[in-house]
Amino acid sequence: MQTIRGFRDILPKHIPLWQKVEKEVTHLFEAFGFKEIRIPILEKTELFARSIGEVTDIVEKEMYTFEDRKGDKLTLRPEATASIVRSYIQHKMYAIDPVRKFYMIGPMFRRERPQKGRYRQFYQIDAEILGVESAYVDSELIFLLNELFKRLGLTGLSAHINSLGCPECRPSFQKALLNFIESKKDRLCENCLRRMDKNPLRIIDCKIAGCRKALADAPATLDYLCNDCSDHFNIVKTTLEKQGIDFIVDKSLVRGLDYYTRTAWEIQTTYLGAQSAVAGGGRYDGLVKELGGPQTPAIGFAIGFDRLVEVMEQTNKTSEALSLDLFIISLGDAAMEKGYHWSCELNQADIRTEIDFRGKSLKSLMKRANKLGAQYVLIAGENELVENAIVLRNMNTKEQVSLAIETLIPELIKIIKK
RNA sequence: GUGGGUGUAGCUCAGCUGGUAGAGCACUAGGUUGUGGUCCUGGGGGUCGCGGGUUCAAGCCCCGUCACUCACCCCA
Repeated sequence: MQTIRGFRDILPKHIPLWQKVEKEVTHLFEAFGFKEIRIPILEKTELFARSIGEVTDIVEKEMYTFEDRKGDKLTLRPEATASIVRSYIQHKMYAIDPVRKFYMIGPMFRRERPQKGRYRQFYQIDAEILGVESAYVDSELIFLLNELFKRLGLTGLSAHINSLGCPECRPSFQKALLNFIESKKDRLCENCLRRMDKNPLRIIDCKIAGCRKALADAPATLDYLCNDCSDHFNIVKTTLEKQGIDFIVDKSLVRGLDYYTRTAWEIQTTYLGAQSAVAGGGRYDGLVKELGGPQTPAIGFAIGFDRLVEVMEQTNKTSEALSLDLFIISLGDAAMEKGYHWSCELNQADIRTEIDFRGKSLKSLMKRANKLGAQYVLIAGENELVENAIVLRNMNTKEQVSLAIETLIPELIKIIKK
């Protein structure tokens, strides 16, 4: 038996980094005014089809979709935004407070071919701001990402930003793009030709050398922005500049989900080969209305948790040294029973204590204490019990002292907590 | 979904032109009767991913399959 393809166990030795990230995220995001929201893993297929877009790769070929016993079409969530927006509308949150900031951490599912930094069950850290149209929240989110990565000690990251325009300016852009592509038709790959009527925006994101060359001076969304979009983008840029955040304006950055408008960005790393995006986000001013809510501007991003951890594992090599406050060695049945109670009491007092019940020799238990990184070792054998003098050994200094049973626990607490 | 690479002990790998498996690390037990991290000695562990085929004989050859991996693709 083994895990299914693209799914994996995250073993205890990797957990410290995951927890470190989770801690930093909750701390920082709360400071920025975000509230945690928890949403279902399963939703109606329709939700994702309508929000992400019928003709996107995610919806067309990557979702885990099935019918339940009653024949309802359900899908394992491939991303979080759609569900958060659904929740926002369902609970009429806009009526309570027009501005809402949410974050969540959890697994997403996409049936793609597994690769480094790409799993079929992967985790995302997601943040959304609903109800604010101002460009300041665009830069605020990028600033937030930058701050988080800084705190986590990440280096070698670059922020790529672009503006995708809005329903006002997109038609003229699409027209110009199609005209241009038409003229280069003979130099494009089959994929791009297929994209022409499905999702022409994606063509400028093609990685094939021939296409890139042919499209080197293709029209960019940036050149066709309406005044509002242009102003919006300028504020984002100048704000980031004033904050000293480096970014690259990337005209070819296109998001794979149809709901995006205006600002879009990606944080890329060089550590993960082809899976270079550790975080991505963008504005989606039309989605809330599209899903049945009132017209509500919104913006959000998602961080690839798995990728983030992988980059951290390569970047900061600091391995968390495992440690234990006290290891109890009990020799003989009587001592074992005593040791059991001591161990529980010390654990209650928040002292990391372990005891070995396997009845091993003193030598092998000393080895184990050493392996577990024990600061102190308590040695209790027949002699110690009879003489009422339990031995406490400091593993670093090798000093040993004797302690009386009656005052053992408070004494230990005093010594260890020092 | 497409293409390339890999799959031998828990881990990293070796195994020559086919003759039924090895190292280091890890684990474990000892090194005189109850004291660790170094050192020495011994020990346990492998249906050689799985299933077929060729052969007197396959870890080594062939086919299939599964998994991992890299790239395409896509995205976080």
